[in-house]
Amino acid sequence: MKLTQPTITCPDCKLSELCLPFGLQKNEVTQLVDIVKNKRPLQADELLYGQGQACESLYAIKSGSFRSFITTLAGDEQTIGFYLPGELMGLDSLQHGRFTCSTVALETASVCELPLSHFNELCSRIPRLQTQLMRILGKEIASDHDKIVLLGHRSAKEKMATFILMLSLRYTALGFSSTQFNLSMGRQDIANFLGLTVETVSRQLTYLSQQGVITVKQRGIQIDNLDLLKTIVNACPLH
Amino acid sequence: MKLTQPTITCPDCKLSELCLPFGLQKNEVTQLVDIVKNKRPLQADELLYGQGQACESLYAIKSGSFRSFITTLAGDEQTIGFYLPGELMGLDSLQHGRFTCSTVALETASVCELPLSHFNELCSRIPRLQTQLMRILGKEIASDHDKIVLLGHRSAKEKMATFILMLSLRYTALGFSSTQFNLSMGRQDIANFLGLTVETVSRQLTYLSQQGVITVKQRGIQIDNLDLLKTIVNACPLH
DNA sequence: CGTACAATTGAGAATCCTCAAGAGCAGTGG
DNA sequence: CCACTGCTCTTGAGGATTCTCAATTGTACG
Repeated sequence: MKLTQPTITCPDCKLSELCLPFGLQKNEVTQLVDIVKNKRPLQADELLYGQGQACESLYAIKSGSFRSFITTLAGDEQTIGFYLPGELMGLDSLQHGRFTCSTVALETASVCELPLSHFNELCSRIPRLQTQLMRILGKEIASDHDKIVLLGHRSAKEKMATFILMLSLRYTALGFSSTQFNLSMGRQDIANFLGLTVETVSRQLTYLSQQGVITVKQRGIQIDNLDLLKTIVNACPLH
Repeated sequence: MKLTQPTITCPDCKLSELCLPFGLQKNEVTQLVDIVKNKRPLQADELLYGQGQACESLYAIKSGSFRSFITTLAGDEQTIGFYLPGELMGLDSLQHGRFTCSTVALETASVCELPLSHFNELCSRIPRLQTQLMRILGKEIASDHDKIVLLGHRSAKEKMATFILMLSLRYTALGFSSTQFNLSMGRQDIANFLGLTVETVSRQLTYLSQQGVITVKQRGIQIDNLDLLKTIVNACPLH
């Protein structure tokens, strides 16, 4: 059953403090709202945009979550990252105007579409928006660096613990519980992202459960001993 | 012996097509030159900026090369990447105004310093400069994604081959030979970057030599069979 | 020429992967 | 209501790659 809900725009959106409108004045937000196109919601596994496509718009997440990945010449996929509400997707295309990765919805999700033609024009007219975009770009780069640290020379145990801790921190920033959340991605996606196999991910989750660090029920994760989790991570930068 | 050389500025710089001045008009380049501070050259192992420092400036490389790395809580380093002439360093600081990584010179090097206060002001006055900065930011993000692909679930052989191929492509873009170049970083730096140990890096180089793919003489690399190298890589996106 | 450091090479050990089978859960249809 | 199918996730055993430890060679620099 699907209800037709009133469309939420930036001034009413709880995510606006984490998203593009942050730091803007009221009339500036209004101008931003004017260029936002509201796409129909996406279903699980639905493609938002594909690697190689010309980029017409950037996308901000209103609800749900996404996975972005690169398909290599050999045909296999490498997951680049997961996106949560309030985050901006498509920034990798700013170089050449083409998406360098594909992005799919992990669950039912909705996004705000920002047509680049209008958005660029607006940025040049509103310095505060330009500044905020810069901050977001800097965050994207810093976050990619964290991923490089995560993937470089860490044990499966460290990777798994870091993955859970990072998600916990991101959910906390969104106002959700920091100790209990549901994974929107499957084990295979986690494994691919961390450069491991599904079996190893599963074993590490079991291991963390046995240590009393977390409780795992399918995709539900509960953190029982945050200090111990942080001790296992330890080697992570997490700015 | 050190000669005092005339300072090269953007209009005379061979790198300008790869750097910030790309796409700017003559008078705009002049304005950019006006805000560039020429730092004294750095020596090998000299720190350009440190993780956590407040970012006052961005830096473009005139000559030489750099290594940037993150120091984790546990105290160990993870190399994030290597920078070559024409590239812009410090972009990760745009989020909070603090560098999230440290950057050191790998050899004698010189940089153009761009004080952020002046640079931001100039960007808002010159739309073409703003656009070019965006392109560079997009490139940085896309390149970080390539690094994530490189580190995720690839064999030591693939990592090593990809590393050499990527460097070759970057040197080619700079106008240098694509088949013969000198590594400015040591084996330890390569190993740390690729998430391997020095021994494994050494063994993979030996292996690639035995296959007739490359010739290694200390830090000198010569590519003897580019097709075979690409076959070994294969799984790399390399946009 | 000798010292210090970087790089290579070898042997054994540990982690993670591969292959294989089984368990848990959701959806379908009789 | 329950078996049946398909999927994801878990668990086990053996094997391969990479790491660790150790020794040797090679190169740069005083």
